[in-house]
Amino acid sequence: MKFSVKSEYAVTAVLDVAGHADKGPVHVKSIASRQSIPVRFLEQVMASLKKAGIVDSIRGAQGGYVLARDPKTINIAQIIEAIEGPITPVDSITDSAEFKSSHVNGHVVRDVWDDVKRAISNVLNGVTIDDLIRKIREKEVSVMYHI
Amino acid sequence: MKFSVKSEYAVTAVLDVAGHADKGPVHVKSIASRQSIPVRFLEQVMASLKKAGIVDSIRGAQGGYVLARDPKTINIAQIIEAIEGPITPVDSITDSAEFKSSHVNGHVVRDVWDDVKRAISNVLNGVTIDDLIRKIREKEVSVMYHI
DNA sequence: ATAATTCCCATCGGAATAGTAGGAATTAGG
DNA sequence: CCTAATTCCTACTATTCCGATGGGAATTAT
Repeated sequence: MKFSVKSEYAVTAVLDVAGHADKGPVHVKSIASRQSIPVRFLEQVMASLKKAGIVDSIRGAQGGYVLARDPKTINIAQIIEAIEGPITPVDSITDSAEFKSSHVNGHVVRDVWDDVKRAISNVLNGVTIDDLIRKIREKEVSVMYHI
Repeated sequence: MKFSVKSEYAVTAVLDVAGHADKGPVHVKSIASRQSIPVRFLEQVMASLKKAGIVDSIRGAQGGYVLARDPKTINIAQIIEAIEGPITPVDSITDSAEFKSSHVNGHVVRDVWDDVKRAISNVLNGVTIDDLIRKIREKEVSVMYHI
């Protein structure tokens, strides 16, 4: 029951891009070094994010990545689904046709998975990139005062 | 983001054992055939369930498995954790010590995973084997009327 | 003794994960 | 127009996990 690290990289990367939006397109290399992610691997992550319409790319020298949309409209569920595909708690054996029709208890089990799925989706859909950026800024400020 | 089918087998098996509690110990073979689970594979599942104290085994001829506790005290979270270990949405890179201390945004990301974990746990802890058995009985009755 | 069962350990093929690699395409800046 | 910086595309690889199978030992009712 895990998301892959790719998902974590993806969220982190989007956050990084969002956090540096002012200074023009952000290149993979700088994201990678700031967030300690293997460059070539991050490239692939960014490609997925682009395909999903979460970031836009600018090619060539001085190119890089930019958020494709308002951070308020990008939530974590979208990012994770861009990387891992649809969120389904199990590849249920109970999805097979015969099974569905016959086994009563297969059905109640699947209902549980559905509840889990809904719970996860609720959390992930409820958190936007904008939310996280704000939280980060708050923390940064409190760290500054701390120093 | 998936539970393994092993988890599904496990829940189904426990349900099966619970549903046949009256007729003495239930053997793996009969669970397997009723629920269409590979016998040898189910053996392993049952072993994990036993180790977790969810079922008890009776060895030898006419042996089999029995619930170790009241179905009201067995919830789905326990079963899944018996099979997959603790529920953690990601093996977070942000768990490494240096990362924790430095990266502010690693922290907010981990907070999201924590929320997800809590949401999943809430659902899974809230459903007992007894709950599911009742639901199954209800459905069976309504099916009977239907015929 | 025998047959039925759980138990233990090893193995296996295939898929997914995490990452590496090479080089083509694009573009800003000189 | 050349060059350096960048994304893009495609393939490869090593390791781990998943679902499953197999052999045979230990236990026990009959």
